Amino acid sequence: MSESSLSLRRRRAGRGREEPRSPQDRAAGRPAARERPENGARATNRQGSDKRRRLGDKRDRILKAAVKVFARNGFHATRVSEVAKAAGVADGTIYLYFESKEELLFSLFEDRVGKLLSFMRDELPKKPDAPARLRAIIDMQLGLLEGERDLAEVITVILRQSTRLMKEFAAPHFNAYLDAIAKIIAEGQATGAFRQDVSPHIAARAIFGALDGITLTWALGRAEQGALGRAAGQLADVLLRGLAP
Amino acid sequence: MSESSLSLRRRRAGRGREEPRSPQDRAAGRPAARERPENGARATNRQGSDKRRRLGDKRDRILKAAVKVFARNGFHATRVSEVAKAAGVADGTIYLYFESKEELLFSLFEDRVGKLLSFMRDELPKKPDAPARLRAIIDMQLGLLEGERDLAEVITVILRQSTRLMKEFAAPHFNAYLDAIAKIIAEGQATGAFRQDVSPHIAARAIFGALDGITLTWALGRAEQGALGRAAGQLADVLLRGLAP
DNA sequence: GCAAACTGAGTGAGGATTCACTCATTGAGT
DNA sequence: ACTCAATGAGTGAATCCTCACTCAGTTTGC
Repeated sequence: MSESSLSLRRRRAGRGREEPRSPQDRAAGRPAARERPENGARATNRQGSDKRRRLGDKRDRILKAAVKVFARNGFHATRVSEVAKAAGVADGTIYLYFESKEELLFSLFEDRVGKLLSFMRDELPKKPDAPARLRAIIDMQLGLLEGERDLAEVITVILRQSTRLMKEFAAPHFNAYLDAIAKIIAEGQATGAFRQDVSPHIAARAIFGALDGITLTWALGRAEQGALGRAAGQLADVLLRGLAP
Repeated sequence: MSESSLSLRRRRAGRGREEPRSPQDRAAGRPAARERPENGARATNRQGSDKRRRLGDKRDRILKAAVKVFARNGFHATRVSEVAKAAGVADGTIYLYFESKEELLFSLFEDRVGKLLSFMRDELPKKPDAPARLRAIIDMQLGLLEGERDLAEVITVILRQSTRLMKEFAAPHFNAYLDAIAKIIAEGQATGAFRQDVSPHIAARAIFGALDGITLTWALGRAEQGALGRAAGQLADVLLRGLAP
């Protein structure tokens, strides 16, 4: 059924639309564009912002939906169409905001983990000494994930499902984080707060791993409220005592 | 070796093919049943056995190749044909020994982790008290992987790439392992060797996570010889001190 | 010469991505 | 104020490519 095959300018012959869709079904079907209560933060913006907001809004909805769906099904088992459905947009819309399914996971990670890291950069310097900082890191990492089970699952499990993401993108952040912890340990050793006979790097990896392991089992398990907070306290107690000179 | 109890028999693995297979089900006739090398009593290795050995050898060659390729590319990015090529066999041959790509990962896991678990079951009871047992677990887990970087990567990273494998198969072993650690902690608390104010479960998760984290960064990083052994000693020192009453 | 083991080109399911098309908005022209 | 062309976000069915898996045929072992 050729239809109007004069439009072969594209690489591939046009998708043949057999029937001229009913002109009306669309309007009724998806008024999606309009709506969204949205934060009143943008109060001062005038009408022009409507479109702008709507636009930014979609991206956010897609990200939120992606966290949920990825957490439930894993990265590979998740169909882009599922994310689209969960976000209330069309499949194609996702590609207006993200290059690919992988880049979606990528953005998710950057978006959320970026927040965690910058928060940490802001808060840590306020702590007086190495032990306090170490405790703060533990509290932060576990505290921020408490109540965000989906996100926790994405970070601990899903992230590792994309080898490329893991190796190309996450590794640097990951190492930066490890280095930050190692630096705290080294600092503590310099001031005599921590024992000298452990490698800061090894300790950092072990601490990170412990946090990750606790988060993982919490996320995969029943994820009781408060459990992470309790765990954080205990872990910090044991570690600080173990690291004491 | 493994294979003894492939409890989770999976039929349709990857691409679901609905087609009503022929009456003669594969399971029965599968030559795969053909035992593995069972090499050991290979004393009288004469010429005739050359082929024979090659034959039994295949399964093992495939497993070894799979560890390597999975570690390099990840589970999903690995093509079955790559594994076949690395093993020096045809694509189809893999299906004589394994039901599906997933079952290949599955077998890999069972094969290797089975060793760790049984070793543990044999060795742990020989240790006198809880602290010694805890140290033994740490030494074992890290010691087993030292020098087996690919395997380490498969266990720590790749395993999590198959959501199903993770949930259906690994979880039980995983929990059994955690419980074993938790039991040691509880034991130590009962005998007064460990402080009372930490939850054995949380401690177990943290310890496992620490081991996992060390292994992970070691595997993804430069994987220096001896590093894991050193790490094991330090981790044990810190933990035992931290857990002391 | 037969069966078991092996091979590898071919099959087809599946799913990410594309792109021709819709239509609410915008704003220029009258 | 009122067309009406232009715009481009949004849509989703169609496309096309990638593999996991199959099986007809070949080789090897006895």
